[in-house]
Amino acid sequence: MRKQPTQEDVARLAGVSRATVSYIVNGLTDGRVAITEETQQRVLDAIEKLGYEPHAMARSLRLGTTHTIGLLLPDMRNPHYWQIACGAEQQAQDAGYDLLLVNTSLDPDKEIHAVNALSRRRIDGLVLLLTFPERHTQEIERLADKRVPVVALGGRIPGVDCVDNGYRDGAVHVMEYLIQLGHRRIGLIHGVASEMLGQERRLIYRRVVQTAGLPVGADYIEPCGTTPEAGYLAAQRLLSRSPRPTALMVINDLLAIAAVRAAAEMGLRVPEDLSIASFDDIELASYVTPPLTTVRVNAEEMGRAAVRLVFARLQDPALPPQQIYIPSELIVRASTGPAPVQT
Amino acid sequence: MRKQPTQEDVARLAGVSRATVSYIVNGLTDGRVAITEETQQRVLDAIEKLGYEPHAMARSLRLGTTHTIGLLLPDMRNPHYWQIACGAEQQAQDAGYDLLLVNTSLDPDKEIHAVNALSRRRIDGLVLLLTFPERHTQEIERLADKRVPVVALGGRIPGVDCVDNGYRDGAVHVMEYLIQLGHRRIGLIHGVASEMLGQERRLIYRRVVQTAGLPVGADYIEPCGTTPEAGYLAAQRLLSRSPRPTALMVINDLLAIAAVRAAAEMGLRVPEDLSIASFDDIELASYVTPPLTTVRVNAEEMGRAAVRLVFARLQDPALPPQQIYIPSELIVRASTGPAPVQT
DNA sequence: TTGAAAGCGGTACCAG
DNA sequence: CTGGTACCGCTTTCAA
Repeated sequence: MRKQPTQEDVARLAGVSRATVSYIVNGLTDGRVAITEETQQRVLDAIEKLGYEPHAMARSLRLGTTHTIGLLLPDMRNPHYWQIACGAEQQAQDAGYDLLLVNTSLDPDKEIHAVNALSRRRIDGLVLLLTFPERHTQEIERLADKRVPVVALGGRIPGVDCVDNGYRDGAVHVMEYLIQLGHRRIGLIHGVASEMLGQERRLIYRRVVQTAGLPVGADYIEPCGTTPEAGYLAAQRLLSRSPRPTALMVINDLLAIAAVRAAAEMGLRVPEDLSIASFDDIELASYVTPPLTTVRVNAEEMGRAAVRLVFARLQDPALPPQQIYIPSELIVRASTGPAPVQT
Repeated sequence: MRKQPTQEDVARLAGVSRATVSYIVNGLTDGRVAITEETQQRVLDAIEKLGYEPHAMARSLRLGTTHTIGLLLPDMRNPHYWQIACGAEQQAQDAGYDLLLVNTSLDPDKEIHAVNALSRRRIDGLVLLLTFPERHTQEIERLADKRVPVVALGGRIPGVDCVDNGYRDGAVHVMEYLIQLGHRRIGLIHGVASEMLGQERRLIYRRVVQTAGLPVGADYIEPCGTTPEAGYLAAQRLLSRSPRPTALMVINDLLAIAAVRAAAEMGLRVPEDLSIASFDDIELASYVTPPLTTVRVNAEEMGRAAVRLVFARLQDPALPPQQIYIPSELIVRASTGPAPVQT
């Protein structure tokens, strides 16, 4: 890579000092420093001619700020996370910040590696959607100790700024809705990378099942991985139970789509024979067949809110721990219906 | 943000010089420089105690290399691009490089902004999946001029390293396959951000239609945006034509899923009344109802190949322009079938 | 109105 | 074996 032109080169070509170039590049010509119109033009020409571009790292080193915030996502294969990323990026861009996106692929080692890499880069703030929060309290404390604003997404870590969502309420609504439709045997497909993630939905599932006096037992809970493939297999297992569940609550739309397929291949019609409800309301949820009943949360807003929290803390590090709540909403579509008449 | 500990702090605490700390941190203790086991331990302890982390930017500034390569993606809402990103990230990680992901949201201004931002960061290499190549020859030339390895994904820019895919062949296969099934009126849903993108598929569509003597006319070509919503509406328009097409080639799976929905809502069964074939083979393609007939290309491999090209050029800038071809494969599933008997 | 110079945090050469 | 020190490119006082 050929050496890029530096401020020095520009200064020499324009016949001025480096300081002058810096002033002009940073637009200080109006405010503090006054520079001849003519000098300014000469410098601008030189910049143009050389194709000079300021060296962001050198600048950061001097200024002590990178204008970058990091976003740690657990799984790029789930559209739900992209929506979060989109929102975060948008909010960051609006403030002139860059977003450094890191995908940890649900791998705890990569997660640690990523947090360290980001820390070494001295990013100005960090938004975390951790897969294995329990393994990372150390990291987080170290970051917090360095006064790097950290925001946790979709989870609650004590003493840390959080963006929480209404999936707990959503789970309650789903369950109540299914019960109201007459379903008694409701299964849960719990496809997550770590027991912690999405556990609130499992807990609520359990509680509602007990409260309503439905058939209990881990029998109707099917843990699995995070891919459609895993969801497909889990649905197969769950639907082979006897008596078979008449409704399924699935941890997210991605797996729900796979569950629909599993049902179809077993000769079950959705929603006539089997109701399926899930979470996220990804863009495709309303376009697949049948359109999914799902719990929507404004994922982009989650991303935006997280970044806003980072900025807020950047501005006032002494702020008490903030908490933003993004409510959820049950969207009823065609994948759910009345429980089939008992055979 | 409290000042982080520096090399200097470590050196002071360990009672050694900064140079020594640097040696140890960089693991030069075995090779060039020799350092007492004891000194080493003292320094390591100091590092631990202070929570010292090397300042990546300062390091980059000195070394002139960032160990980062940039990846410019046009649209994070299309799973296809995520697969590419996953592959690229994996390959980069394996080589100890970080991937700086930038999403341009199909917006040409953002694209320019992003290329500049990356350039200012002095990233070591760049993988571009440009939406508006025609508007960026300048940028690319500027980058190339700076000897920053640039790899173009899914397009051919003369004199630049490229990773091309088999979507041209794939389009031919799709068309031949549909014709062989007896389809004569084949529509095209061409949902792209720029006329340039995916144009190879449109051209081939035209050519095959003419060669086979099928009903011609732009009537069966429906350009639209990149969202499922846009694909849905385009399908509605296309299926309202009279005579109605009996088969649809859709630019990607995301829109194909929406097209299936549009058909369903018009009372058309897929594949009995309407065949639909598309491109990408995203993960969900085999799980939606009906499973999609689609042209698969190994997207992760595209990402990996692109990053490999960057490394190759980093190693030998004088290399002649490289070209990697990722072949495609027609995956026949249930969304296509024999043409319906004419009414 | 412009320029000289002191760092920001590391690295690596050269001397001891 | 270890330390002193000259940069990397840029910002920003302070003087001229």
